[in-house]
Amino acid sequence: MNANSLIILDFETTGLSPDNGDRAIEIGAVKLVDGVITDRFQELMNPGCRVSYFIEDYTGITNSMLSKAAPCGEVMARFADFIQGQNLVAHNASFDKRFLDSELSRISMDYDGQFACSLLLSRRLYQAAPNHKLGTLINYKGIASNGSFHRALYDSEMTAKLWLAMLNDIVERADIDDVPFSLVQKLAKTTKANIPKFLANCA
DNA sequence: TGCCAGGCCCTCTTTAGGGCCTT
Repeated sequence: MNANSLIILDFETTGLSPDNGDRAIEIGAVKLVDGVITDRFQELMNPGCRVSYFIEDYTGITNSMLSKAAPCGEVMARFADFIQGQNLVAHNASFDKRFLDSELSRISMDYDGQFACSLLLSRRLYQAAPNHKLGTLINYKGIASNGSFHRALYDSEMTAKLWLAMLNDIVERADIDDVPFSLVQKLAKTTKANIPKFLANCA
């Protein structure tokens, strides 16, 4: 596993639950190496069924666009290669992990990285934020945005910028030089009340 | 036809319920 790099990913899907038959329709991801975006991945994928008007409206991804896209299996096979050997980050990672697991299991492929969740981390670091939606947190941290949320690559890029802002805040609050992935995972499991103590003991 | 998620987290909790997040 590469300790200096990770992948921030985001799925657009036909709905909320692969267990209910929902499928991925777009995957977007960026690769962060030492805090810099060095690579990107973005592809629409054809789920083999029509998406609802709600999803067309929510994402801007239309049935017409998906009819010209490669099948999910082809795209996900390329994406599996892209994330090989990398740890993974997503905003509300439990959601994206379910779709990643579901789509890769359909093509008998797997991945070897571990997930961290920017939502869980932000709930601990930014307890004064109005809420912890991705768009709100981007505004809260003063990160530049053109508001094009709900597309996979854009959301993954915004999540990457939020992630870097959070790592920077951890560095400052804990008075440490860098933030190992394992430390982020521990922080996300620490109760909110114990965060100050946890950060004070990092140095 | 009618139904439709899951994990985290808080609290008026733990023999439970409901809001927050993701599409």
